[in-house]
Amino acid sequence: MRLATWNVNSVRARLPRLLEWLAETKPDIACLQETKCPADRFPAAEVGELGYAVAAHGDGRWNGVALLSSVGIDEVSLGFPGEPGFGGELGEPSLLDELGELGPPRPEARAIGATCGGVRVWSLYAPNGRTPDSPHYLYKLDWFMALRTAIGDELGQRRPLVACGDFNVAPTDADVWDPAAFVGSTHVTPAERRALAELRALGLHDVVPTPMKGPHPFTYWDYRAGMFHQNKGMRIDLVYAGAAVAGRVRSAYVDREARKGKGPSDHAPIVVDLV
DNA sequence: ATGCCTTATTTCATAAGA
Repeated sequence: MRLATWNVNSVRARLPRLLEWLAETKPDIACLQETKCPADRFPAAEVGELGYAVAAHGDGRWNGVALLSSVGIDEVSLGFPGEPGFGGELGEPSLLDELGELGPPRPEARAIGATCGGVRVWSLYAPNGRTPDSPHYLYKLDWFMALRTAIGDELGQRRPLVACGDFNVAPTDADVWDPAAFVGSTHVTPAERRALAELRALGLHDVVPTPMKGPHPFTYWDYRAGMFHQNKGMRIDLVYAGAAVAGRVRSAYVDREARKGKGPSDHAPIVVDLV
């Protein structure tokens, strides 16, 4: 079984590239992030022609996650139990607060789970955090804490599970092109790395993909200043597999070919082959 | 070579990304 994860940076803008890539790579399950469209605008018919069932979760202009599967897609969860939203007591007043309709902030579309081919699969898009002194950073850490609880509950049910996506954290200094360039930035702080470590402590294994070029399995390169062409990237897209799935991993690679050419996403897909 | 930012939207400007 072939599993993939890809931050597509708008599924509608990326549709030609996505369809081409699906037809060529033929993953059985694909986790997509940053679809940037509501579920009812997801190009389900186009993807469906390639044999995929779709589960999509979107909330408009930003965020958005989806799962494509040719091996079944059941028990779909839009978000996870206890998932926080941005706003309220953690940060700036939410829009609803400004309207005088106080209440807990609504979660953003950052997580979708489903059972596909006997595996509980999550497509995740962690909050960016912006800067370490931003309320968005506290929200990011809070989101990871809630994710740990939700994933822990599912692992406790002894389900084969894999959590894939854009975690917006580089696990180690080797996972950024120049650690000195990230001093004072999000994505590399001890607290963010601790959040990943706490996920791994649940029994999740970091399935590190093979880079197709160079020593680092980067998955993201900024669009600006020729960063991709200088291989100045980051490894922030991750595949965290429970023991049952990790034991089935035959190989994994970063498909940097998908980052080339006309109209690419700024992220490359990770492709994992399971026995 | 792979090529110097891109996306959606309240669009001729802005916010966000990381």
